[in-house]
Amino acid sequence: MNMLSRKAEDYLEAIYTIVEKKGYARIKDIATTLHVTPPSVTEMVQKLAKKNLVIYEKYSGVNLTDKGKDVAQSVKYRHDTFNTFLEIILVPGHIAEKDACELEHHLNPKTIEQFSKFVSFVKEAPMYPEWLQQFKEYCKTGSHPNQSHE
Amino acid sequence: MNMLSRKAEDYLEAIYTIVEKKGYARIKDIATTLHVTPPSVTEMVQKLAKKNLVIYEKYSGVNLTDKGKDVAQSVKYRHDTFNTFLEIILVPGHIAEKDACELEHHLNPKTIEQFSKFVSFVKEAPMYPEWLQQFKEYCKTGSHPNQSHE
DNA sequence: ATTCAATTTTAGGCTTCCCTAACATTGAGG
DNA sequence: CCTCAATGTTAGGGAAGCCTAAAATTGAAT
Repeated sequence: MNMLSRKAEDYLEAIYTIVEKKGYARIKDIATTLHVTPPSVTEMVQKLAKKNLVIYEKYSGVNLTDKGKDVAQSVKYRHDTFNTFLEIILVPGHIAEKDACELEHHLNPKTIEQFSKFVSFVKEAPMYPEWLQQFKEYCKTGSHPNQSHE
Repeated sequence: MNMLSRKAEDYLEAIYTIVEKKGYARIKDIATTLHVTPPSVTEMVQKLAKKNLVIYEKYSGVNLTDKGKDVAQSVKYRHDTFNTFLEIILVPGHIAEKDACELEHHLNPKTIEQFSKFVSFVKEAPMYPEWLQQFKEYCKTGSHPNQSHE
């Protein structure tokens, strides 16, 4: 019932990603992914298990419940949205990846929706948007290129 | 020398804003602004004083040092950038204001720079960008308007 | 000058998340 | 089957940031 903490979401997302990739998640995998020590993972996983977000048995792997998977997927969706968005505004890939993690927490759903719409707007555009090309120019030169706009 | 925590930045920004408005900041003002209790403020202010970010004397007001003001201004700059940005992508004002607070922490300087450039790109455009009008349409209708783009 | 209400500080405690050190379990190779 | 290295867990503790309750200070009104 309680609001999930930002960190709890991070753990769920990490577990989801790891399970997708190799079929199961070990404590060590999670620790490596999140750059924390194994005891920290054990502790959080036990908390998540109490909330029915993961299935956990001592000394064996960790898996998401359906409920946990739902949360993880929605976190991941936000993450991907922000990652794509940051690349659209020309943030270098390795920075975008890290900062998407920062962006994916605690924003109002309406805000996330608008980011998401913006991303779709750009990606679904019938052709590569001219204004985006102009933005690139603007980033380089610091001023608007010749607006042969009409 | 240490990295300032996100919360420390919030306090500095709040103090800055309050001092701008009424010339001095009382513990109670800060508490009200940040929705915490006075003891929490006292505690943080004492920490900030140790780091030479604020000038603090018991039972009297709080003020920023030059160093503290520098930090506060840069936090505020980021805040304003994000606030404007969110309004550009059509997040309602009251939500934008809150979420700008979320966005202003721990993003890579390069990311912030790109947000900032994007905001400038839009605001300095010689006329109201057509694509932005199209984005509005897209938000309403869910599909790209007639691309009479040429 | 005194009192009293508002403000501030101190004391003590809680939660979250992290750590290290020590102990327990597992499972693969011999 | 046994051993030992890898992995996982428990125990104990720490930093940050918040809280409530109680004590201290301030200053305005009498």
